[in-house]
Amino acid sequence: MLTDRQLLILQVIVDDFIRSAQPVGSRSLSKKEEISFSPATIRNEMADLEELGFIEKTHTSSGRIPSEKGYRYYVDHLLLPEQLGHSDVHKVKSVFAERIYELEKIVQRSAKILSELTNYTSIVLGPAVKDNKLKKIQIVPLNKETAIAIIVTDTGHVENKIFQFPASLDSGEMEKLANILNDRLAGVPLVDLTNKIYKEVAVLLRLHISNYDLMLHAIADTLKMPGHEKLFFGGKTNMLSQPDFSDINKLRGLMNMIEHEDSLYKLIREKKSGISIKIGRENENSAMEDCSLITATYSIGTEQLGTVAILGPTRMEYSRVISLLQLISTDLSRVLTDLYQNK
Amino acid sequence: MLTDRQLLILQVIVDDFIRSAQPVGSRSLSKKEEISFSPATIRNEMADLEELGFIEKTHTSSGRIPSEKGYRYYVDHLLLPEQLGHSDVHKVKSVFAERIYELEKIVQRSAKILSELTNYTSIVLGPAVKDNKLKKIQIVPLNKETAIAIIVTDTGHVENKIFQFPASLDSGEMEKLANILNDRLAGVPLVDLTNKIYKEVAVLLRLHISNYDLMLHAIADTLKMPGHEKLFFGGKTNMLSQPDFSDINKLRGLMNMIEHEDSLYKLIREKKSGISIKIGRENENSAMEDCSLITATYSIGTEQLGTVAILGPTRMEYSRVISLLQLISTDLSRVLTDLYQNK
DNA sequence: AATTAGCACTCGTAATATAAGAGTGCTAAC
DNA sequence: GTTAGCACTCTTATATTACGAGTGCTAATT
Repeated sequence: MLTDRQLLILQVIVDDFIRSAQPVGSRSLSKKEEISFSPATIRNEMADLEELGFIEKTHTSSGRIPSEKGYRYYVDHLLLPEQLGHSDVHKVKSVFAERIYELEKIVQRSAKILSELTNYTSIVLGPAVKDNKLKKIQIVPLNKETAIAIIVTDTGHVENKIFQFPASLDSGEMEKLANILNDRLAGVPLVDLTNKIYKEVAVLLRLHISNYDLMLHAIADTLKMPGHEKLFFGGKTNMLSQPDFSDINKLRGLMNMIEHEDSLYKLIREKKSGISIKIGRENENSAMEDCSLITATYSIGTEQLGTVAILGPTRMEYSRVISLLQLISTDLSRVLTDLYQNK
Repeated sequence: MLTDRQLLILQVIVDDFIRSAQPVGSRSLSKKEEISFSPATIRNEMADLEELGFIEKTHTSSGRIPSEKGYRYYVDHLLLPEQLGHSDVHKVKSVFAERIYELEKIVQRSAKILSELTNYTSIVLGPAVKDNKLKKIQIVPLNKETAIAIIVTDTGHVENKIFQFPASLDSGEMEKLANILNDRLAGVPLVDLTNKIYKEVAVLLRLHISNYDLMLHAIADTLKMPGHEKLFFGGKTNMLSQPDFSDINKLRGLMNMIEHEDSLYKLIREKKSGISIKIGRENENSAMEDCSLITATYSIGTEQLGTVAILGPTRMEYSRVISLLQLISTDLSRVLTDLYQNK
């Protein structure tokens, strides 16, 4: 178990390193207000902390920097929640002050403001639409063999897809088709659509529509869900300004990972509600060895919807980022709940 | 005027530098197949070429690199069109082989393949939708004060916007409204919608709809055009691997510009049809001092639609990039024309 | 027993010198 | 007009040195 003094020293080392990005030496530590003992004492304590794995040296006679374990301990036990400044709070609130009704736009804006306030990269996993319920299907013929199918969900999300149909189908039939679909599918969660189409709609189509099987597949294919929710980014290039990434190769790895969204998506989806912090290799992604990822979830009512995340160097301002994420995720949830809950 | 020998030397210098990114010396030049005179002769010619501003030294005794003027001359007079390899052509064709009907998806794919084939950054300015003609407006009520307006154009482009309306409006009126709009606005280019609404639709609304002025503005606002067409990117981070951008500050400037799309948009929009090449400072953008931008336009039928562009270092493979852009822009035009021309 | 002063030692960084090599410009010979 | 030859320049790499920040250990102090 760590002594109080060791905790204090660990805390100050982490704080200082987060601020300066420079290894922290015993002499500079001893000059801090909160520290009242000599460099020699500090050196002894630091030697112990190093032995325990909380801090490391960059070379034999350098100052110390926090290890991953050190950050982990700091985050778990030493973090004091940062009181956000007025101007920060104000900026966040301003995102939600304006009356915007597009869910996507709100989310996009949140990502932007987060990256601006932190100088890190922000990632927002868009609202899960698979549980949205179908409000309406519209079919608009473009020409005699092509039509566009538009589906609207109860949260106002719109998707569309162009499909081909047999020229033999006349406009009357097309209308009938739309009616059947709306009749049978309204209120069904998007994720269940395919199933329902084959089970219930197929029979009806057979009765009323010529070329029934061709259409059936066209429809089912058209209403298939997109692979996964969209990711929104803010400050994609902010990492270029972090001294931790002055090495262009590290940078390349990181930026590549950010651009090829799949692995990020894996890291971010399906978080339990609340704040989650992954430090360095805890992310199990070699490009993120020197990064930490902090995520928070947002929801409409009690239904968890998506995730807000900040990607920064392991040397990130944990306290501030956590406060900001907390603020924005609750605000986001509140606004979205207000907008879409009671319909 | 340049002598044939000077032209030859200039050409070989540019070619070699494009390949190697290293200043080219007289000795290595003299070893090339196409060159049959001694290093000393070459040095004399190079001194002349330098005096004329076509090449420069990086320091007193270095080999030469092309100047902007050199690149310009190379591009204008010395470029031999590259015969694309089978595999390149095949890859491009494969983008269009699959039957895709979403315009955006085709464009997106084109951007991706371009960046993969060049290792530069590709930018595609999406199809201009402002001249698309309105096919259909749909209004789907979400709850008693919110509805979503969906417009479909003749090319299958879909836009939607959520708007609020007075709770006093009943569903019958809403339907009437949709009918009026479709009746009056079908076939109207999107860009003229606002105008038409105030001039022609307003009168009708007054007759049939309660709360007519509130609705009028809601509608007009909803149908307002988005600021500008979307930009699609491929290989945003490819510049990280270009040796020309080993300097992290240059890189930062460039990446920032790419991320804040406005200035790029300015550089790309409203190109005359055909290929355009801007070298270095010709782009009039400080972040692009060491970049060249090559653009090509694509169209549906005779109507110019958008732009395909490659952003690379000034030391870019002009010949190859031009061939690729030509290939992809004509293919793109052909496919889009096939899809949307004869409706 | 805990703390601290003192000191030798390590290592990184920056400055300086040196050598090698690539390339040039010029002159004189071909 | 072309080219061989050569002195010169400048970059790059490597080694040398000096310096300073920081350490670990020991012995003295509290």
